[in-house]
Amino acid sequence: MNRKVLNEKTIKDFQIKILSWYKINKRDFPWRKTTDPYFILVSEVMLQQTQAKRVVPYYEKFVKKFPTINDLADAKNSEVLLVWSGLGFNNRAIRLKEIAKTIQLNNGAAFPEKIDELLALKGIGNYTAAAIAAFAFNKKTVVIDTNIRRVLIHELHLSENISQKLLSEIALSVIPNGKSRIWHNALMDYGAMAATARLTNIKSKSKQSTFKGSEREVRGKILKLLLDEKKLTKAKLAELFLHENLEEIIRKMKTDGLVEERRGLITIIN
DNA sequence: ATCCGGATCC
DNA sequence: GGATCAGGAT
Repeated sequence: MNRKVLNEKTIKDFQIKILSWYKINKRDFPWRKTTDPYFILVSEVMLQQTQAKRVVPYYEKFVKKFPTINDLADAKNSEVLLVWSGLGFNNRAIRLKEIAKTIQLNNGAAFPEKIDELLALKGIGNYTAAAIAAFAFNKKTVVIDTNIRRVLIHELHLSENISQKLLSEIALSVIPNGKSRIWHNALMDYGAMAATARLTNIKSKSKQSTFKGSEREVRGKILKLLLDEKKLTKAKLAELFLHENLEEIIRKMKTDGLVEERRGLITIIN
């Protein structure tokens, strides 16, 4: 059933190439100085679709303000959004807080270790669940982000159209025993610094529509304004933003749990 | 298949 | 200016 795709020598050479490169070139990030699953969770959610370098100051502010999962669970949404402000994809912040609340409620703040339990939390998908398993618990799990996918395709000469299933089998077959944590950090650094998207010409899987002039941009501005002003009437927003779809934009922000409306007053949910 | 921020790199 | 960025939910 599972035919072996790579021979032993190919695997060994690949491991040595990546790990020796990493020894010399590795990046130093604050979330690599800990194996506490709560801190790993915070970093991984922040890192979703966001350059690692840019996450660093946000991560440090965040864990200083919310040092434990209970601190985050008990925080107000507006406090969390304020620390998050500028990082983008703001519903990640709300989801992260909800995850903290769920863990606090269900497990008495005992952090779930099984992939299935992690996947059940809204805001944690395949990548983030695997990343927590690898970086917090050093589990031999298939971790594939945009960097690792590109490195595997480039270094092992795979097709860009390779199926998720086959890529996962290959990714699993090359993890050195007992070194899941360091291995996946090494692959990511190699992808981010050596086998970059530009150099390899391998296209990214996730694409985004133009941000400038988008409704997403308006959303961001509205939220930032609310963080300053605390509350605004819908009429005032209409006056400030003059957007034909303002109603729809606000509706989505409500659906995402960012804001609520009472008697024509828009506020951040607390 | 689309939507969700905003900065950073060329 | 455009592509990319440690993705996820619907």
